[in-house]
Amino acid sequence: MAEEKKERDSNEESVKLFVGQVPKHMTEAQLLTMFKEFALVDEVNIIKDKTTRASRGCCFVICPSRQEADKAVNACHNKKTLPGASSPLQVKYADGELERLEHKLFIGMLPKNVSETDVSALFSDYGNIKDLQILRGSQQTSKGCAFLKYETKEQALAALEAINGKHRMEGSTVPLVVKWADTEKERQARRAQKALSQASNVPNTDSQHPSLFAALPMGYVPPYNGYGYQAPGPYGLMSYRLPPMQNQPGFHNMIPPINQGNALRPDLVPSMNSRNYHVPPTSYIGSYPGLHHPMAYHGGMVSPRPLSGSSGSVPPAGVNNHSTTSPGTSRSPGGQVEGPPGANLFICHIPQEFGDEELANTFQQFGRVLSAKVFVDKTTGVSKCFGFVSYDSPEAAQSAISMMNGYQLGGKKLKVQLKRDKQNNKPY
DNA sequence: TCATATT
Repeated sequence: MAEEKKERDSNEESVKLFVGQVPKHMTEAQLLTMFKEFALVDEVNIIKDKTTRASRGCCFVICPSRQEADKAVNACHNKKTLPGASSPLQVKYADGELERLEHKLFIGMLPKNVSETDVSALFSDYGNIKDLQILRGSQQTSKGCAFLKYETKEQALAALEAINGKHRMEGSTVPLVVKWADTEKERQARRAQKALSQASNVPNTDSQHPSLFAALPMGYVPPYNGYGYQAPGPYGLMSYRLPPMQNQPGFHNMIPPINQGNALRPDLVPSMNSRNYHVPPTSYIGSYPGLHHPMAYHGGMVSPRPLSGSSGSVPPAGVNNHSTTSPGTSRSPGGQVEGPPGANLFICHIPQEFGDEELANTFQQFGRVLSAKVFVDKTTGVSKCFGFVSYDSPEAAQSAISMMNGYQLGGKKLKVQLKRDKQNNKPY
């Protein structure tokens, strides 16, 4: 740990890049060699699955300076496709990296009538101010806080240490608060926390005025650790103390159920106050002991013609059952498991409220589901209404296509087809 | 409407 700190301190200039679309079979040495053609690179770290240690198809690249990092980005981002990848390399500053390089400070407890000039006068003692912004409301009224950037981290640190909690501005009864501005991640965490506490009607301090909030009793801020992640500080405890349910898979499905009078049963959508959420998982194997050929289900379990005429409203068995995907028999914990050729399905027009679990439940009746993934918007968490289901056999996939393609689920008809092959393999 | 992933 002391070593980690030493390394970080001596490498303040270095910049970490995140690289996506890295073929899983490539080694760190190979990647290092490749990136060195374009920029100075100190290190490549492949990002691996925590449990399987397999590459997750992306890596970090450490460059000695911002200049070198930019060279790598400009030469590679969207510019080259590695053999085996389906789309070009994605090369960007890693999360928090830009913010780390900005040395941005938050200043709280400013008097309401303070001007930019007043703030500059005080803070310019510690370095050149590159950017200063006093937060104002609709009528130009100050919100009592500001953001400020210096040219170097040392200047920012000097100002922070000299002023935070120690300097009282004219017209104010309390000292200024100076801390490192929240990173994007911290803001996200706080937004999420706010949404959650509002949903459960618990009053929370987040709704208070920003400057009051920052100035709450335990105003001390731990030294910046150089990585953009702060140890749980003043509001850290609150941010991470989520009700247990919200840490469970299916959390992202806690969008308010939209009732559109469709065929979906509300109890298929996990919800915090639904007892049905706790129904014990029924595993595929447990339900059908001894049956290993997916086709075997067709006779007994599934109506042969789900799409025909008026009887089309009766869903195939399993769509409405409560079983959830059993941990023992289903997707591996981390990512997408790809089945053998011909066993992977692409599905679109999935009902908005379906998550991975509902998708798996709907398709598990045709065979062993290795993975089921509904794609969601990265930032809003809203379903994009398409996804993938992988089986362990092409036969299962075929039977799912014949039974489910065109099947009316919610407002639209499902489209179920074999997943496209990845074919575009260009050398670099 | 075809696996976007942050040790």
